[in-house]
Amino acid sequence: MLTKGALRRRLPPETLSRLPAYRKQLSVLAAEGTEVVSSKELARRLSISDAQLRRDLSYMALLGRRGLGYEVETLLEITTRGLGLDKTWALAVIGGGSLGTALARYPGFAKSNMEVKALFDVDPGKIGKMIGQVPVYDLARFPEVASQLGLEIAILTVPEDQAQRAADVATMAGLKGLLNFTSVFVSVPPDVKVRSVDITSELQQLTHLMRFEALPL
Amino acid sequence: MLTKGALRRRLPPETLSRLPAYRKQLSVLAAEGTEVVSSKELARRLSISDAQLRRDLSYMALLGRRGLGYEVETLLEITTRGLGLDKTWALAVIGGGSLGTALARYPGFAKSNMEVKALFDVDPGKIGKMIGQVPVYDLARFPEVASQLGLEIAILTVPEDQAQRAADVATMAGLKGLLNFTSVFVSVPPDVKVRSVDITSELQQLTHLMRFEALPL
DNA sequence: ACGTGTGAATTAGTTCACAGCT
DNA sequence: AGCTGTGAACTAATTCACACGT
Repeated sequence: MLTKGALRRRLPPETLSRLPAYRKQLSVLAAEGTEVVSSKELARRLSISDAQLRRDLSYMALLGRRGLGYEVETLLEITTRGLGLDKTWALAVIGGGSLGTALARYPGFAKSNMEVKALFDVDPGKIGKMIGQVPVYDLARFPEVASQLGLEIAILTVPEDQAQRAADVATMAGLKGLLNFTSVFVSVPPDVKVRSVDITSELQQLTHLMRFEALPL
Repeated sequence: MLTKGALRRRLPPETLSRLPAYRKQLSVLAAEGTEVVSSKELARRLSISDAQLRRDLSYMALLGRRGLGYEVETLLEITTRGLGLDKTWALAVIGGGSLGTALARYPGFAKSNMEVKALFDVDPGKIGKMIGQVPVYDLARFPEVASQLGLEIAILTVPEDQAQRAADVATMAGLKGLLNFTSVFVSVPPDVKVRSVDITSELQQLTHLMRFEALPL
């Protein structure tokens, strides 16, 4: 029985993609005052199978008690640590268009222990202003500001033809994580992790499903 | 040899998730004036293997010519139709917060043959105004406006506790597709398709990778 | 009896490697 | 020779089903 140790292996990608939902549901259970939950009940709330949930949890450690279930508090801690959320992460938004502005104001980051500390743009009309609580800096000052504020993750919301340049600026300044909202592929050194959110791609997949989901197989 | 027929089967989900990138790269090739491309060259530009690309394309039809390659124009047509983009889709944004506002102004939709026709909110201070080219309506008028404007897809950018209600309003009005930007699971009738974009979840997966990617396996 | 943790079986996705067409 | 399309092999993910601890 391992319990509560740090992760010893990385999680399979499909498991990782479900982990944020697990953590979220566990917060709900904790807020409701539930102390113990079975894989069956938690899986029901997540609309997945109990077997899948147990398999996913087993990648992290031996966490439950046979015959009883899982302790909500323990599971919440483990998933929080598994997602790296046991510290606050300092975010930068690069690109002060409407999407970048919206993200600078986005209230959802707090729950994930994330904080937007700075926004960068090249437009002199924006530099020096505040967007909500977030100061806007000249992109040319990225390296300096990044080290001052301890920036760790950059969110890219620049026009497509600026995406690679913005990624380069961020990685050159030592940031190791990018969340890319542009629909271009950015290349980065191997120790830098990128995840992409491509709104257009999601909508195109949706229109495929709307038109063809009735087909066989 | 089938060529150019409509899709006869739905695409495997993993293949579908890559299709928007294929189409995008094909547009680039077409714009460059390239008439024929090999799986090897197209795969290189997409950073995937040529075997995977050929396998994916084979789900759509027999599209290439042995010894030569694929005709760019044909492939572009097939992927466009495969994604359902051979018509313009009418979008509604529900929720006039900063994210909804940003999406109403988002210029990227045009390339995908999508157009935001209306934004809905419950705030009387916003109703009746314009956001860019997009008129803001009272959410109570959704059914009426939806049939007037022929709305087909709703983008949900409401607060979490309003997400299910917004989804209900959209599906009751006959819309068959939802793009959910909230981090709550919305349930819909089986003929309605939902895709979710969960910014928080993506960031959490990123922080996991940043912290644990160095581990074994 | 309850419910986890996990081998075994199954299903899905990817890569290999080559027959066959140009 | 060049390159597609696809069986066969392989790898990953999911589900089944049950031994075992509480």
